[in-house]
Amino acid sequence: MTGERASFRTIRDELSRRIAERVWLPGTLIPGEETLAEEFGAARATVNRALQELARAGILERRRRAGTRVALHPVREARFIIPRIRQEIEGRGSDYQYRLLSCEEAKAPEVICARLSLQPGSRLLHVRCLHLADRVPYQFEDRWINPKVVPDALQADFSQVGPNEWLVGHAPFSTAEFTFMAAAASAEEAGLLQIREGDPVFVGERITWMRADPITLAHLVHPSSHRMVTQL
Amino acid sequence: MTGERASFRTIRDELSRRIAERVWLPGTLIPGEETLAEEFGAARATVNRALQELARAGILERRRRAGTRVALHPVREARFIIPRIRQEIEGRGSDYQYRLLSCEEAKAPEVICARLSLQPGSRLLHVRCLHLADRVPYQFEDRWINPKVVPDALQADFSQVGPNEWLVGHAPFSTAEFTFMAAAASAEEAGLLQIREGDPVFVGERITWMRADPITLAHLVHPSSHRMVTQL
DNA sequence: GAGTGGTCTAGACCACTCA
DNA sequence: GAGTGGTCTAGACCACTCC
Repeated sequence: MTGERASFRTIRDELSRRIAERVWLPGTLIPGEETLAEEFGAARATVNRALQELARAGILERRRRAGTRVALHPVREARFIIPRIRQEIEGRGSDYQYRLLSCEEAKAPEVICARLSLQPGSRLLHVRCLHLADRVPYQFEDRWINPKVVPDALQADFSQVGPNEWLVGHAPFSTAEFTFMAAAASAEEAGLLQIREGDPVFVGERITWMRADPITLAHLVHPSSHRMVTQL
Repeated sequence: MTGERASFRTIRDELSRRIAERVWLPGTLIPGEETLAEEFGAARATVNRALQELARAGILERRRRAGTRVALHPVREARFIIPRIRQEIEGRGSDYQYRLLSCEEAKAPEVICARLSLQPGSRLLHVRCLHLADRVPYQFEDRWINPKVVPDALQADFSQVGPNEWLVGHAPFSTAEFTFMAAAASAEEAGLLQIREGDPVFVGERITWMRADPITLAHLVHPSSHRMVTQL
């Protein structure tokens, strides 16, 4: 016999059920931790953990003194795995291939410097490469790396290992920003992804920082067959 | 002076710093909870909470008996807020406008039934509407609602309140799936969003369930100026 | 001031897994 | 069998907020 003891999971799921089945309507003030602890025969800390999880999921709103309410406008959030391209492709049962297109230190365009909050005209490492799944172009990666933060990158050999994989092992990040958008393929992107210029592409942009220092900006372009899926 | 006492935040941030600054390299076995508790002068439960947060963030890997290691391939995940269209638009300081285009019960196309795991030919409520920001088209919403699960929807008046807002208050969901992609605008979408047919659009697709029953499928189309941003 | 949630402690037992 | 993390308890004090 397991799980008959009041655990924070049991409590969380039971409260979640009451909300889902509208026993407690949105806006309702639910009993305090002490009361619930008594009801479930558990310690207050256990009830607290259950309530905190539900609050973080956005279906409860908690305020000191005011108590805990069923969220009126549940701010639900979803998570998505930050994809590591090789795993993503191999995870779908496809073969992963990689092709380095170019790699050179260069003066970064103003747009790039601005996105990274760097002085205009900063010299960055510019890496362009292509990721393929079963020999079909899957993602075109256009990346700028800040050698001030990752000096080793200048000596790194990106001909076999992609910059993403390399960075994972050499430059941890503390903060990241992701942007997703749709765009029209440029002539270059179209050629590399084997689509037509102007065709829709799915673009992911990723900027990472170590503390306040920008590490890298990656511009990741997928053909429009790409799907980004996440569950809640 | 606040926060000098060992709190789970202090501990979490200090451990996070050690990992970020490569004091502990990926793969390293870090000290056990007991040891860390001693080091920080805290209770084991406090250290445990700090470690659990880092493990959930994907930068630590924990196994009973084996101990806690710095993740070799950090499976980092990002969260994004499931946008409520009105808040999204008003949050950017724009005025929100809403226009209902059509609302009728109809036999759903096979693709829709398949996506919802319903019998082909099921009758669903079909709602089409447009969301505008400062009078500029922001999102075209094409939604199918399952009246078997939400019978009230058939009587609902969607001329003032969008189906999303209505559903939030009337049909909680237990599971959701989100898909994001790029596509070319159809003639209808182009007309509504004031772009040209074939222009790239950013599409979000959202399916929600209550337990095993599909509630609704929403197809949300944005012009390519749209950005979906999330931070980590 | 008083009531609620937020957190910490010290101790305990359990579950899992490696040796 | 033994060592590690996972969880629970009972009690305590604190922080915030409403009155």
